[in-house]
Amino acid sequence: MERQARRAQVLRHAKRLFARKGYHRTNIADIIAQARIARGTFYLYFQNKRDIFAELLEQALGELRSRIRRLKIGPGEPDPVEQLRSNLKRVLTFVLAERELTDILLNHSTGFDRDLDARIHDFYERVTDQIQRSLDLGIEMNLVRECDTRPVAYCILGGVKEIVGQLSRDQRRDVGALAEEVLDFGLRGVARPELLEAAGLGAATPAQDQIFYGPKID
Amino acid sequence: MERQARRAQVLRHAKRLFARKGYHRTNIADIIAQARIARGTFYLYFQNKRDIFAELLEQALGELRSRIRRLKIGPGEPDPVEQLRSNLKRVLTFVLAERELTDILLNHSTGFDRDLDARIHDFYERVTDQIQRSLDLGIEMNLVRECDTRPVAYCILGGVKEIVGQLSRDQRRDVGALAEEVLDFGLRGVARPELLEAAGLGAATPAQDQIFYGPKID
Amino acid sequence: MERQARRAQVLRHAKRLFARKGYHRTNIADIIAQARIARGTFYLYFQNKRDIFAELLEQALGELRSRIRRLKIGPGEPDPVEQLRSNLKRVLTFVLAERELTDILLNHSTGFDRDLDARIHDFYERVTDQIQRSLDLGIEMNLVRECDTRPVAYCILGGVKEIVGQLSRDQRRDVGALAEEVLDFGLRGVARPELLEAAGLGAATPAQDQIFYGPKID
Amino acid sequence: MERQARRAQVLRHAKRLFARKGYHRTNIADIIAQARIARGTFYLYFQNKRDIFAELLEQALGELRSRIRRLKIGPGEPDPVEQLRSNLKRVLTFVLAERELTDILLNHSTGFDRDLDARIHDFYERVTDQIQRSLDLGIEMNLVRECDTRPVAYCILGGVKEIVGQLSRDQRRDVGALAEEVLDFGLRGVARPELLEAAGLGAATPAQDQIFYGPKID
DNA sequence: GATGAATGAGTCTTCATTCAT
DNA sequence: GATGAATGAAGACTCATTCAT
Repeated sequence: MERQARRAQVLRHAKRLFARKGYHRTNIADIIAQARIARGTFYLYFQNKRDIFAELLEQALGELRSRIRRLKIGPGEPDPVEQLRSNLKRVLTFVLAERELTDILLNHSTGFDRDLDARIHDFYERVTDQIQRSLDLGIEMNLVRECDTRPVAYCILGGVKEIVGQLSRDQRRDVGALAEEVLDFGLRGVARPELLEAAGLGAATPAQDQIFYGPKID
Repeated sequence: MERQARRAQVLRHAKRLFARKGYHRTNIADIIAQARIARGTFYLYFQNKRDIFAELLEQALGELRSRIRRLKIGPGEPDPVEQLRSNLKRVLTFVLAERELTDILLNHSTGFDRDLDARIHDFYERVTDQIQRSLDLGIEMNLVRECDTRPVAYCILGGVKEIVGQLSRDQRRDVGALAEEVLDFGLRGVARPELLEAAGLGAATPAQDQIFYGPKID
Repeated sequence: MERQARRAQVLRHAKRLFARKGYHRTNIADIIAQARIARGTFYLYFQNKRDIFAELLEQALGELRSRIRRLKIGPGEPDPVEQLRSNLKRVLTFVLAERELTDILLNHSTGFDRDLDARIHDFYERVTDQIQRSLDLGIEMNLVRECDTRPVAYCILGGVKEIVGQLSRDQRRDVGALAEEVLDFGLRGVARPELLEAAGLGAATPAQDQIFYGPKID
Repeated sequence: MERQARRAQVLRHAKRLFARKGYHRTNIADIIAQARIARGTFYLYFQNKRDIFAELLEQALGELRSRIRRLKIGPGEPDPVEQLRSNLKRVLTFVLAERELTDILLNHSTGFDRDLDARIHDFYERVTDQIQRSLDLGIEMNLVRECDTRPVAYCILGGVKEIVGQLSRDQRRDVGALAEEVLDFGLRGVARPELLEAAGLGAATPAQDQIFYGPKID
């Protein structure tokens, strides 16, 4: 078999196993049994167990990076919200196409080793940076309300991550509808706008009587 | 009570180690060295390594459960938003008080084994259920805009989780301010309300020309 | 069993196996089978296979070092040749007492790794230095004939090493007689002195007609 | 002849690697990488790894055998000491020409397997036999002093081996001078002859007052 | 002849758990 | 209750050798 094909074959099986059982409960023995290759063959294509895992993780991160495009503002560029929608859809579509990579990234890549932890952390920091910069620009352009953009960026990131996790568990969800819901939430929040308005729009503290809604975390 | 003190001592050291290095990179040897007990002594207090980890995890979940209170609506009850704020603050205060438990729950409890995974999944599902029920009620009471409440609930959950993770990394953040920012975001989103209004409030698809900001996830 | 006793037990068996089969053909499995201990027990006492080997080697070197004493010249000190004889006898006695350590040092410690090679090389260099210094002093005191003392020191070292190797193979040899023979050879060479004398004592090149014996290396 | 050239090429590279790193740390992978041949090709020319090593060892032994010539005594034959000198010089010249083979024989051929060990042991036994027979003859002819010729033969062998090892490490030494020094040492020992004489030539135990010199092995 | 992908036996090492004292 | 020596299953990785192309 050609080198690349064999490599891909092993990666495919390893991906499934890592997604299903995580790193530590997946043995080389498991992988080579699934891939129907000999023990030594594995080490012909990958330095060690960590390596193949890191490669899968990098696949996930790389694919996500390519699907999250920087917003472009200018004449001839699509509506920014449309661009957001496209980013979201591309990410959610990835989840459907690569559920296993998503699982690996979301559920099995944590507290692993310095290097891998840093890679993932960096990825998320970068995404957060992009979100924050967008918010800052939006504020400058009078489109986004004044706020502390860093924590808000984290909220947005977290929301998308959670949605991604859910979609990965229940793949029957409609990507378009999900994206719309997330966008709406991010833009408008959950409160009925007329209530907020009634309560005074500029209020930094919207804790007025009629507005008692929001996350009922109990 | 001597027994309980000894147990607590071991738990304390195990907590620190698990938080720092995760489950797999923490050895029984590490724990007993830190706790200055003999190997056999460890097994007098805990069935096995998984058990002590599960106990710490349960500590985290239990503490969080107790800090997330069901919203109460009625005369004499505090403002619901105030209740949300309190919930959030209690959770964030827990992160400051028990950074290590937070780390264990957030970064080291994933893809572990069927049972533990289920326990964590259940916890989050329950929290999500509470959020969703609150949203549903809010819609009923005309306080929350119409939306698909399940994904929105996940967004809210995710946002809080991410904020919790960040706070655990950078503990100098002010809990009150953070809570406020999260509340605001959840209630109002990021868009300047007058723009949304101008764009037509009822529009399910707010992708009008003027509204082009939002999370610039690129 | 007490720590030291158990350690000694493992060392004893490992010593026998290393001496018999060398490092590479000796497995941990062999050692623990001989010592009748579990696999893990081995690693309770030794870091790894190399370690236990290094320790045995160090035992050999240390023992030899302590048996090779610096010559002391002065009133009240024993005759220097007697001191030489004692050194030799102590070394040869060590070979009889610790045939296995001798085998390890002589036959199985070569080309191992940087560190171990260096340790052995250093040992021999130090011994050579001692021999050479003695020769230099002897020349100064008009007791040793003029010669290039470095190569001569190597010849002496090599001779002793070879004798040691032989004694280790055939332990029935009498240590006293062997020591005497080696001493005689080192002091007088093999030529009959009157022939050398006849041939001219000072001749640096003793290649005269009558002197045609010596190492018949063919 | 193409075949022979290829074989020689592989042998050359293997020789360098074995000399540098020894048998066990040299992989087939190393050899074929150096020789720029495929893995399978190696096994077209050599049965296995041990074989190529054995062949190199045999090269060394064979070359040495041919360079160590039996002393010939008789009219028309060169001075026996001259013959010894020639033998020595041929051996030392071999060390310079084939440092790597020398290293393999001296440092990496020990404790290998039954067969190879035996081959090397036989070689040295034969050399020792030759030396011993020469000594015996010398005694018969009243040229060599009475002694136990076996251990003396070993001393001589050992001395030469050590010199060979040193020359292999430091190749700048002058072969002629080295040979002379070794010859002198073997013939005359280190003691000043007049002291030995004064002490009584025939004394088996030369440990008299004035003769207190010799190898100061401390 | 040449190639190099594939093989799998062999080895070291780790570490949670047990149990006699 | 406390100890810590002993256990052995489990798992990662290496590397000489084979064989289909």
